[in-house]
Amino acid sequence: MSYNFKEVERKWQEKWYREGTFNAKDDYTMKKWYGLIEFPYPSGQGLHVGHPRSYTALDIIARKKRMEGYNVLYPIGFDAFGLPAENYAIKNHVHPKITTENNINHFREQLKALGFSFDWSREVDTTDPDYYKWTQWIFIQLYKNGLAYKATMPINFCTGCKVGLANEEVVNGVCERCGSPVVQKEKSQWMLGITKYAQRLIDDLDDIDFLEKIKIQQRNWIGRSEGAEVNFKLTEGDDSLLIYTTRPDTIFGTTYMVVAPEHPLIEKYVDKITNLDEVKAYQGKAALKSDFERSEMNKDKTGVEIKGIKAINPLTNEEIPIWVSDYVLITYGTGAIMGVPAHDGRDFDFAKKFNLPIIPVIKPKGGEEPKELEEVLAEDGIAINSDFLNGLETKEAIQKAIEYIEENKLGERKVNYKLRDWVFSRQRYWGEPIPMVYCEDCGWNPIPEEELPLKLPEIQDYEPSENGESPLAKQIEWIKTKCPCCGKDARRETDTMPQWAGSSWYFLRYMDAHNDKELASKEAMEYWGPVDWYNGGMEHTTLHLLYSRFWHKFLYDIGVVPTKEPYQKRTSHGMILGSNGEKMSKSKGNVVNPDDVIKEFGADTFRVYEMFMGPFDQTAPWSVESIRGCGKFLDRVWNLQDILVDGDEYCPKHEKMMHKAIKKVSSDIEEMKFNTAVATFMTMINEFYKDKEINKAEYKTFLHLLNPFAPHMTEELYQMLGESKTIAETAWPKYDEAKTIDDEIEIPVQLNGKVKDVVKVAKDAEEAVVKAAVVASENVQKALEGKTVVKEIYVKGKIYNIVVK
RNA sequence: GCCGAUGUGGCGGAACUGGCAGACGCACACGACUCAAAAUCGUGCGGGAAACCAUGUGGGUUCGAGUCCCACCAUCGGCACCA
Repeated sequence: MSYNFKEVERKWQEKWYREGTFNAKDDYTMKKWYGLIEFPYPSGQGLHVGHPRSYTALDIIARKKRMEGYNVLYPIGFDAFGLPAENYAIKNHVHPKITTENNINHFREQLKALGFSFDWSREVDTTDPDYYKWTQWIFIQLYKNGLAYKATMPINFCTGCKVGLANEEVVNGVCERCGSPVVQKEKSQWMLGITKYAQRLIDDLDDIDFLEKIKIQQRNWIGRSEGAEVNFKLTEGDDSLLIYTTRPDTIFGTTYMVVAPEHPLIEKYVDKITNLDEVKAYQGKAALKSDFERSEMNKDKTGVEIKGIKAINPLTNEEIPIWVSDYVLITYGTGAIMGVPAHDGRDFDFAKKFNLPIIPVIKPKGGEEPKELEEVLAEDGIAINSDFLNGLETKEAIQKAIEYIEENKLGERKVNYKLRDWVFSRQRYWGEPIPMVYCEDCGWNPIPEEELPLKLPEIQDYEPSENGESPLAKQIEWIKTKCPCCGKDARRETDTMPQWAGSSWYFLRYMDAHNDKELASKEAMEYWGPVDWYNGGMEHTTLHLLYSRFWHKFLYDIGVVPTKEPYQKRTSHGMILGSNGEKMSKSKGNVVNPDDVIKEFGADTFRVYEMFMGPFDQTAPWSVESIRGCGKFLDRVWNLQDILVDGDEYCPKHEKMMHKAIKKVSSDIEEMKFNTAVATFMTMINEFYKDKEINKAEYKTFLHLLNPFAPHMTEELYQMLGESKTIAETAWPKYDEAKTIDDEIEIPVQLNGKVKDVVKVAKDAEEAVVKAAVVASENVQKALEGKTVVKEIYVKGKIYNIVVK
């Protein structure tokens, strides 16, 4: 009998979908497990082979948890607002709603064809008004609590298309579509005050089980630093220049100041600046660059001295020049710094380039005061050339400097975060309308909550407006409304939300997906929350993952959700690359279509291959040959029927292997070491074929263990054994620890760390017994000839090492 | 540049807490079956005649290092409007 995967897979998929086999139960007395994968953006290209890697992994865990008696929620949905659908609409004049619907239908079929145990009854779609009603509701709560505000922020503006562009659409400073230069244009935008949560977003990481590298990356992104804000008086006017520094101990080494090109100082002192043309020209050039380009170091430092005005070092009272340079970012600290070239790499490069003085104010511990500085001294040491700080170690010097600054009212202690507030406005059509109204008299106000959802109007023209406004700005009728406060004529906000909005709370909706009174009921959130295990890509660590933690904390503060954190555990998968080791892309021609793989090899083979291809958390290149190998493995599983014999218990020669395998596969799944779990299956069937025998008890256990990986074939085989229940309805196999331990162990015998022989001893043999075996070894004796034994080391059960001369 | 990872046979990779480097699979070679091929099954498979040499490079710690420490090189992910 041969294995017809097409028929078998369709049969089980239809049964699962029809019967809702894997739907979560509403029985809130059961122990629960909530597994979450990042819901896909339904792109026109269809599913990527990368999606099933994450989905299969959590599917395996979800299936195992169900067999262990958990009420499992493993939901799916679509993050369907976004730029590509809109750009496609502009190009092809098809409404994004239509393409989105088509794409979702395609995705749904592809996901079903892979046999994931999703609860399809809870599917969500972020573009559905019944869904985004609550996204808008959350925004209004943010606004009411002072966390949404308007601010003027720069956007990328294409001088050719006259539209705002996403960073991704800007390539080397020009528009991706028309090639015209892109400039930074000031625009009034909605902002969300995530920085108010910076400290809590750091602190609460201690209570959750995220991979350490994820925690580190989030902490670094939030970028807490302790230092001081210090005022430097100016030679003109009464103003002073406020800078932020983490190293107030180095103020004596300040030889110049730098302000960011956007710093208000320049505008304020236009009259005093003697080289204004030069400064303005520099500002213009800087406006063309993104922050990223500016901080790229392979480019030379650039800058212009602002002439006609100087700063005064508050500790030395010396006058020092003020420069403008784009290596200082307006978005961090105060947008101005003190230049200490001796002890900061960037300042050092800048000073070298423009021949500014370099004064060392720290010497290495136990070292000499450096004469001519050829390189930056960034390490801590002992303060020198610093008056009252001299002789202090860096740590103490920082504290003393801050104390001095505060006592003399020169500035104050300050904690800073690199994290910036979240720019929440997009000048785009295909997003959630921001439910705000502007009235001449009352200013901005949210629309009444009873009016939610504020539906996105159906339009024909998705082209952005000439002035960079959203396409909605052209919908005169839609914009016109009444002020929710005074009832006078008012206008709607025309910007929409970023795609991050819908994905910041979707896991809550799954808990109670059809609730039309609340985003989810209290009971549902208390039972299901927090998500027990969330897997996704490392690329989402600092944006989506942080944004959704922020929203959740806010919802916790206003009493909507019962937990401080949305996700108890977070892991991540590696990317799948093309067979040439490069990222899959149309232009490189190395894209693999999942449909083709399923057609040729079947879903089970696809799933097993993606789990076997390499360590789950690391990138792995695609290989057609290796898939074939996994197909061969499943054929061999199918053909085990040929050597099947009766037996209600494991036969003695396989007993140890069975218990070890249950233990190994169970722990490998929990640790996401799927590749070694599959290797265990392969080793097992090699053993069965070598013995030309597998009994029924062994086969049943084997099918159970393999079921989460290859659910269709294993269910079919289980049914063919005459079982009345399915594997999904029966319990995960158990093992006996005592039966996983070998009676006899092998001890390698080394000479100076090099293995010379291996001796076999009983599992708890005393050292004397092992030594006797070592002495009896011919290989060891031969190697010992003419050498003197210095020492013998025996590590119980591990190794026997003889040190010789 | 900054932050985070990764580097082991021809290839993907395995190796618990510092204890036999190369499990498992692919590719390849040979053999069986076949008129033949495919499929399948079996055997071999880091280099070297051997002593030994081998886990990106150079140092170090240790009885013993792929694993720990220091310095370096290369590759990948993110850098806030792609998601």
